[in-house]
Amino acid sequence: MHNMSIHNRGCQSPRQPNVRQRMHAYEKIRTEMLQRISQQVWPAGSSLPHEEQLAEEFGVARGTVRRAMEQLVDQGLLERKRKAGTKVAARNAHSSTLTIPVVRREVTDSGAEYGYSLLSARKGGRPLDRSGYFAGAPLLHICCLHLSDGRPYQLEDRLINLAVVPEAEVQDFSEISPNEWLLQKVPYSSVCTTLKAEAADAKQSRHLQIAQHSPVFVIERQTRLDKQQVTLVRMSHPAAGFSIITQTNWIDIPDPE
Amino acid sequence: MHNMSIHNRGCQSPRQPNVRQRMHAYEKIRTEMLQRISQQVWPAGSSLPHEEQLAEEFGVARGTVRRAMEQLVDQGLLERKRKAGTKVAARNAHSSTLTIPVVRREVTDSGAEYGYSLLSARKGGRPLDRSGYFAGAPLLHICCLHLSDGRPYQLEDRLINLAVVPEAEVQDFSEISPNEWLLQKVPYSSVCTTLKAEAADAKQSRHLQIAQHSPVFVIERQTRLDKQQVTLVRMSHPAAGFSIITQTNWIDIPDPE
DNA sequence: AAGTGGTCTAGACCACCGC
DNA sequence: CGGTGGTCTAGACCACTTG
Repeated sequence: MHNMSIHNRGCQSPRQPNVRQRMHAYEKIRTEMLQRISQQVWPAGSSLPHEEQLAEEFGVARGTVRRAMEQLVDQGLLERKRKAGTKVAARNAHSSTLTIPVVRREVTDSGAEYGYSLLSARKGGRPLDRSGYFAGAPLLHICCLHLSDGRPYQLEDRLINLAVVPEAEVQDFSEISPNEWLLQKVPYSSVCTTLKAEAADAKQSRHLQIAQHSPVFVIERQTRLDKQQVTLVRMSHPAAGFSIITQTNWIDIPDPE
Repeated sequence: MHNMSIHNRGCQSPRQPNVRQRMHAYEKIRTEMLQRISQQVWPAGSSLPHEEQLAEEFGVARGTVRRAMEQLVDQGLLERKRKAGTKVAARNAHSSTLTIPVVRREVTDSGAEYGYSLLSARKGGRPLDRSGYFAGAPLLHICCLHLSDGRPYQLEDRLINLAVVPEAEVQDFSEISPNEWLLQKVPYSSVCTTLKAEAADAKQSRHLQIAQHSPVFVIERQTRLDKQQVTLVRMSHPAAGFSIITQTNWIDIPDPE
């Protein structure tokens, strides 16, 4: 019922066919409210009854109707203010949850065979194309390639802050990718992700085996712990055959009886 | 390169500088637990104390500690099972919330002046490059261009199902874009968004004023209401100067005193 | 079977903010 | 000021699932 990426991250309601799952009160209420919004019984901008009124209507405690409403607020469908009450929000954006899994999983989940190859690892790299990020910290610069069924899938170009992650210096990245190693080993408190399209430069075209200037899909990610940069990575995919898909279902699909 | 959509998650409290905001019990507890996870007091894979134990430790009711934990579960940092207890999740993905606002807002929020121009609107278009979607429903096919400070910003290529949205047939789209009109007028129950990079075709290069085959960032979106397709849209941006940014802050930044 | 998380209640009190 | 949503409690009962 929540937003999910297609790749993994199972929706928490795995439905058994022919099994009517018990629906909790707050789920029933949330679904009912969702329907009233969709069918414009409560049109955009209109006010809803108070919590107490709804609690009485649905025959539950106030806390239960609150729980249903909270989720709708999180989805951006309702707006609440203390004295003003609850209104149906005017939509001015599409929101969904983006999930970018470990590359290996991404590949294997698609049914392909995963391959990995370390291209280079050396100390003392400079921040890729920006400056000031790592404030003179000792850096490890790693380049590696992820393969799907033997074909280049993703080029990973990464800087690791050895002041924060000293273990990285002695870690052997010829078998495990820094992508996977870091995600599991190193904690972080803040992540900034950038998605963009670019024309392939020489390095990208060579390793991804595509024509120069052909489009690549780039995911850049900065990871911080407290106020220190942990790592900065650029992941480039050949545009052909790569996309990110997110799906959002506001309303649960009822089982065909 | 100013265009972007930003969204953060996990730190929904806008802080006033120099104003120590009252922190609720569940916020304090959530922050404390976040710190223990970040600092590996509770390392990945380890088990946490039971709810009752934590409630006692923090001096609150069980429901309050539950509320804090629920948010951490939503963020994918904790995993809970009934008899097994609560464990720190092994991270195998980066999640964040992606927000794609109405184009006009996206442009004006970046400080630029918004412009709009309708290119074509005609009945009876066919599904863009796929088939079977609209099942023979009457369609309206609209092309339009969004401008930022007079420069082409986004090409919008859209099909609208007139069986679901009959008002669209008589709506004048020369002043308001279908993007904006639909989002505010028409309810939907399910959205599927695809992000990808492509090489510009003739139409894209002409309207976006970029060289053919140069990279474009494409956002495709299918919107359904119940089981009917409402609209299918392809939004193409010149890759240079367009990106999508998401930021996730697990831990609130404490105010400098 | 027992222990854990999950739901729900009934009520108290608080804090914000529109009237 | 008063009404609304927001927080918190203490406790009951349920349902899952693992040891």
